[in-house]
Amino acid sequence: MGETDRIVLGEEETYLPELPEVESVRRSLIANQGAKIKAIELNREDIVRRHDFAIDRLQDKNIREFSRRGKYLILNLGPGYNLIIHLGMSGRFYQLNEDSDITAKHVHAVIWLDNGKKLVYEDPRRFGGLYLIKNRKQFFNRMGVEPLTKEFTPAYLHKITRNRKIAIKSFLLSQNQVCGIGNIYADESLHLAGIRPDRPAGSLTAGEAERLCQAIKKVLQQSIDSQGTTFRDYRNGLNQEGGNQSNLQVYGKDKEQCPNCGEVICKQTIGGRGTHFCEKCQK
DNA sequence: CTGGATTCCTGCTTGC
DNA sequence: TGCAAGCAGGAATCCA
Repeated sequence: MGETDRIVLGEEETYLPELPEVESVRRSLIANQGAKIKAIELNREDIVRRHDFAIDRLQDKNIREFSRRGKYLILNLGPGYNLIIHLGMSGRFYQLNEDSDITAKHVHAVIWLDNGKKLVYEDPRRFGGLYLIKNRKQFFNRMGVEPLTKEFTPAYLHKITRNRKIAIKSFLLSQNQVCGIGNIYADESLHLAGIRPDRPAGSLTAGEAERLCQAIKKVLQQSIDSQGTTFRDYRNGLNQEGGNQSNLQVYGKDKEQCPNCGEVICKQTIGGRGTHFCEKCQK
């Protein structure tokens, strides 16, 4: 990436893999379905956050399917064997030709396949990790509804927010009600819906819940269609940048004008997270 | 159960 | 110029 790429991207350049980014990684690696794991190189034992079985058991397993739940990427390796990957703040998961040199500094694991590729996991900040999971359903049993499914409806969102005092933004980030939304798409969804991020979740009317539900779906789908948001570091599994940064309305745009009304976008800390919104068109 | 605070970690930014 | 300090941020964990 050249310097010109950096200049247009703004000051707050961070890689925040959320649902659209993980989905884009998943889609970009689909061609590796059916490949067999020849070997696994683990450079840090503690990057495996949970062992339901020894990592050696993955050898000779076929990757039956790449799937996703929330922000987690799932490699289904047959009954009782799942390699689940979370990218945390700064994680990347991508394929290389098996003979390509790896120059990255924080490569914690490499999965060698029998199709001439290897899958590389790196994560400088190590907020992410690998999970060796026997029972997928159990692993995800506390995770909220997938926002892009028909289960996530305006009525459902309205129902689960009743009597909740937590800020609606924090509610969206919590993962156990609705999953896959992180800081970027929480801010973008609330802006599109015209709702202040610090409103108590329980204060949303049925109409506001409907707007928010539809905004979440639109913002996430739009990003998937653009292959995710690349501020600086994000790449999909084929080392390609996403294009959704050009669709952002408020995230990372404090002190700039709201594209909707021209008011200056403000930034406040809500629930311990940097939050961008427009005080004029979000009520 | 709920909501708030704390913790983990590195790299970038800021300030002197 | 150089170095120390500050800070961001997902989610598990702890506490009241």
